[in-house]
Amino acid sequence: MSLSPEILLVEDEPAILNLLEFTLADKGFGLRKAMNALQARSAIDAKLPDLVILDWMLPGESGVQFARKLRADPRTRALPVIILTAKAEEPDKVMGLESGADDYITKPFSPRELIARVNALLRRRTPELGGERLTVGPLVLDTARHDVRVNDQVIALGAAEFKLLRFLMAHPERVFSRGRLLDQVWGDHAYIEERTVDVHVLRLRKALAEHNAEHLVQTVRGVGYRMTGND
Amino acid sequence: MSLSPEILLVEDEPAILNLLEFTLADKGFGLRKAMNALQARSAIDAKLPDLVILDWMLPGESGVQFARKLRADPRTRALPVIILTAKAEEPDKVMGLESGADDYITKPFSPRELIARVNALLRRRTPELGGERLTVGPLVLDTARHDVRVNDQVIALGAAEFKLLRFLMAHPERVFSRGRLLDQVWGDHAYIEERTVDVHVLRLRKALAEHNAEHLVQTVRGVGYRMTGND
DNA sequence: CCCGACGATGACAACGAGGTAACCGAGTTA
DNA sequence: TAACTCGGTTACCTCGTTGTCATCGTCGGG
Repeated sequence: MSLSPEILLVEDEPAILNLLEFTLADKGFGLRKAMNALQARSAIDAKLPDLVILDWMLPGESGVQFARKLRADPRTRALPVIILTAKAEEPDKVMGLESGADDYITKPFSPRELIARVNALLRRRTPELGGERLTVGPLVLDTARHDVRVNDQVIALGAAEFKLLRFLMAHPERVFSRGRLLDQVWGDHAYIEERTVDVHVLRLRKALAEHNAEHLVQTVRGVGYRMTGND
Repeated sequence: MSLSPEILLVEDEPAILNLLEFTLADKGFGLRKAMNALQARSAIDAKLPDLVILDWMLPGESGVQFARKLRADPRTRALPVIILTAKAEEPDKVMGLESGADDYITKPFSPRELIARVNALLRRRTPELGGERLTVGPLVLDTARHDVRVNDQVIALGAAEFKLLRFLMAHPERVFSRGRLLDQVWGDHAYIEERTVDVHVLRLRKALAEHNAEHLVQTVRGVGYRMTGND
């Protein structure tokens, strides 16, 4: 995938599809197309793309439903999804992680924005998927199984906590501000309060505490949070 | 964003302008205003803002034309631009292809959305916290981890002491007056007593003393303070 | 050796950052 | 449909940090 990542476009309006194609092909991405959820499904079954751009409104099964199904299937769980929403549709619903999407773009969009988000997402994913398995101190996160263990015991985590932990484990020994974490973990389109990060850190710590590993997530007052393997 | 980023608002409708102003000023942003492209141009020529919010429809030169010109000029190429559009205003394609904006907000917009997008854009622009490492004598300051060590032992410091130490370590063997330290460490708009520097030096020394490193911060009577690696 | 200026120090009150619990709304499951 | 889960928001509270001041100590020149 280092050369020409493959993107699956799921879009029923030919005009938009053309615009997407034109913009992305120009940047050297490999493209595949589907006009609805059914076609998309079989395209994915045939071969896993590196990223999916999905229209929110589709004939038949909606984009959101489809995205959720992708999240439910272990094979496609880690597949990055960008959702395309028309107008200012329902920004609230798409926001956060509820829709299962990693990012979204509102139509009308600019080519620059599209490219930027696609690249950001591919970049964001890559280092974390690197070895399929991240280890920090006693923690072992298996991206394939989508679980975290300490002493072979699985730690129960919500999706948000999991993503947060995965990001922190992918960049240990580094401080991240709440804002940076929002960008990297939630995606920079999520209108989320910075204080919400605190709450998720709290929940993450609670979960870790049950396995005496809460000290791995540290607070750096006035700056942000950090994951450490040592001290 | 430690210090009040400056935003240029380009909007001809007073009502919208007021709303923007009210919303952003409340969050502590520095604001400048322009009613049309001409005013905006001279405002930008005078001093580069950190971000521009630009109405799509403007009297005279349109927002998009203006945005394009900003992209063309090397000085303003990297300037983040958010375009304000009324909901059904324009066909997708024109918008997508012609403007070089970084983000869009459709009117009517929520204050939260506005703030979130502005913050996201400003955040994205600031570079990742560098992974540099400063060493002076036995002291090692790691900016990525955001901590200081001597013999691999972490030194507990408040945020102010940390910044002070970082500055001194970045310029070892040099004397700085209290005034200069206030400018460099606290920022030149802080209404802080010069004597306060003494107190922070004291606290810094106390923290260093626990690791027998207090001699690294020296007083130069009548002048200021200095950090040294030798002696 | 003494005095005056400058720096060190300890005390303190105000503030702000972060931890935490409770709440709400949406989605999922039984 | 009701119970439950999960994510995000909010309000409250606590504690550490911070800037200031008054006082004490000390250096250095006359």
